Amino acid sequence: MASLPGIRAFLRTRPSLSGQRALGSVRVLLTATGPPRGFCSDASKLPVNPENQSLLQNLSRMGVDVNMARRRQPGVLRRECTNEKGLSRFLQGKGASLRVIAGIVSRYPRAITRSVEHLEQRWKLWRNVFQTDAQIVSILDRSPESFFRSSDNGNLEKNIAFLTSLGLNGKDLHRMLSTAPRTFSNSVELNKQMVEFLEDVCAELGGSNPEQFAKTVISRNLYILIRSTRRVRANIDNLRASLHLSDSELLALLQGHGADILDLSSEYLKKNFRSLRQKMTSLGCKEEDLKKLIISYPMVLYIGPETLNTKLDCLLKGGITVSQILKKPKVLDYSTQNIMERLQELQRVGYDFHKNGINILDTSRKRFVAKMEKLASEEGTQQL
DNA sequence: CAAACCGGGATCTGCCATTTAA
DNA sequence: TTAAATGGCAGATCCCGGTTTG
Repeated sequence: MASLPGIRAFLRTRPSLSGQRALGSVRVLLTATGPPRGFCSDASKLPVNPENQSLLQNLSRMGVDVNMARRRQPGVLRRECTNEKGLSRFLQGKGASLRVIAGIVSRYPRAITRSVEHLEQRWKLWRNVFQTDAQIVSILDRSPESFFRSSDNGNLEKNIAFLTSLGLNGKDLHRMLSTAPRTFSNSVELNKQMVEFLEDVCAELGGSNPEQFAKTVISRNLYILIRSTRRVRANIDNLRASLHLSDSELLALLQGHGADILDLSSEYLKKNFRSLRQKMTSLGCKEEDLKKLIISYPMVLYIGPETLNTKLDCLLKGGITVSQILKKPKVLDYSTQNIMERLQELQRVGYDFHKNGINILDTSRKRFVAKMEKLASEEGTQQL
């Protein structure tokens, strides 16, 4: 889950020192580490195919960042036969702008090796999940690799069938393909592995319906299928070990909000756990409190150490107690900024957390504002 | 009626390493 | 051997409002 708005695409351009020797780029004789034998015969074979000059020109005319393309998939630029024009026409036909197309090819050059028939077929498959071409275009713009990395349409078809067979509905599929499009270019075997892994976990924990379990976990966390089983397993094992969970506790956790944190990098999860434990201990919490906290609000482990500590300190400084936080950990959902603003406003009107609890911090802005207005007017009438 | 509970929605690529195919 | 295909990884929350409860 979650990541920041991805505007890091077109950055990062490094010179790449291949500026001028485009033509007949012979990169023989690089190694000082003397090749043992076959020096001559190897050297004679080394002149690799040069880059295809007319292709380069086409790409430039399309507005493609050739340097970027070269850096990413150099081999594509050496191909004799490519389909950049067909691709461009095809995507234009789907409503993609020239700018978008250029971006796509710059970031995933191999796109130009797909035939129009192939593209049409693949598009049709994607349209099984999306209602409009525009939606697909926006995803290609975001993540060209997801669409183009695999050339295996049969596999894509099988994936859709497989995911549907899990009981995921159209809405799930739609959300999955738009938020984690890579899932669909995974090999079905890989996806199956993950599903089987989840089923096994369920069975091991004494669950009675492994299929249902896998489906629940996946639809709760659509990123699961683009993670490795190794990572998910590590997270599950860690959770169990560090919280001393029984089988049934763990099973319940995973089927509930625990699923949300399964896709985290396992080192990160561990780090966050350590930091959280340290912080809570320093605040006088017992292991039992920690366990309850995580079980009732697993997303607490999603928050990085710094953010979390700042947030906690902020709440404590605002006159809220640890036990109140433990009872209502959802207040940690909100940004530190937001929490600070609210605490200030509440302080101004002399809001009593001991008397009223801290639920007021866990509401939408709209409701919070309404509440504040009401408090203000009540105060006014009382003073009259 | 307000307060509390609870679930859902946005969002997630771009790179590198390894294996497989030609 | 190169290029294609595929797997894996790091990165690191916040907010809203419908429904139930008291």
